[in-house]
Amino acid sequence: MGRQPCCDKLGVKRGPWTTEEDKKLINFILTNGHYCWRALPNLAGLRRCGKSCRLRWTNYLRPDLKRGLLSHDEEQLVIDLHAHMGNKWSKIASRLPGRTDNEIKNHWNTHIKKKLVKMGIDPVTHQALNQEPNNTDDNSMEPKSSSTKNVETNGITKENESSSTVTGQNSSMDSESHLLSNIYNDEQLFSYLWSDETTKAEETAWSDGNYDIGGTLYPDSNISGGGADFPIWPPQINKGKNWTFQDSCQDFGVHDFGF
DNA sequence: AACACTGTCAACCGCCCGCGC
DNA sequence: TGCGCGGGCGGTTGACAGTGT
Repeated sequence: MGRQPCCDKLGVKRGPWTTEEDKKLINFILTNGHYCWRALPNLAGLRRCGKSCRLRWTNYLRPDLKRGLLSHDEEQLVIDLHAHMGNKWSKIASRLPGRTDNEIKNHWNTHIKKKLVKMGIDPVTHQALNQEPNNTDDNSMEPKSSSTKNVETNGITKENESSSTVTGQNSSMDSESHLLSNIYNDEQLFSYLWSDETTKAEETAWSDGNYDIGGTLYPDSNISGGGADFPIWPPQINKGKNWTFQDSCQDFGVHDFGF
């Protein structure tokens, strides 16, 4: 009963990827793209299942990935989006260029969820928890009105410069208050997010057929956010573009693999 | 120094969905 | 229209790192 496994598990390697395997995968996709994940492992000489290859690529090897923790703004955006979408991680990820659904999901479960609970917010419903605030040290975390000063840029609520020096995993009350205030004041944000029209920011980013992520230009073909099908098929599509796989690799360390 | 506990995140699993036949 | 296949998604697991005792 049940569905057939996605691949013959016999002889299929599992567990952490080695540098050698990463090399092979990158090399293959660089040369051929990934028109068929199922066939890719054999063609690339990998003893992995296609799913595993896809996951490895989308969640770790893709050149357009941002590395490191989510920024403050990204975190806010995730919270806002989650309030409206629920656990639609891929959709949420599609709104955060360079972030994967897996990454966001992990961050939600390990950081944001706890933060919201601590603030007295149900991470599922995004409503204030019914229970009495049992924390005596931060009972100031009740949802504030829109007193928090936010600056909206391109429809996305951003914090004022005063907090721009926040570093690392901000556990400060200011940060949490800020998050909270944004949850309750995100109408403008969502008019932007749900707009079917291309925003000016996007227009700019996608102009000239390239997609600008962190100052790096990527071709617009097949980029679709978090679950982006980044590699190009056929590879020649890159002709004439000022982007190369190797260029992008340099931004996130794939050169470690020898590219 | 050694052990226990906790946190993080890469990777896997199984179901769902869309597409082609 | 129904079926099978492949890709995608969300939930979960487990290994490892970090921290506390």
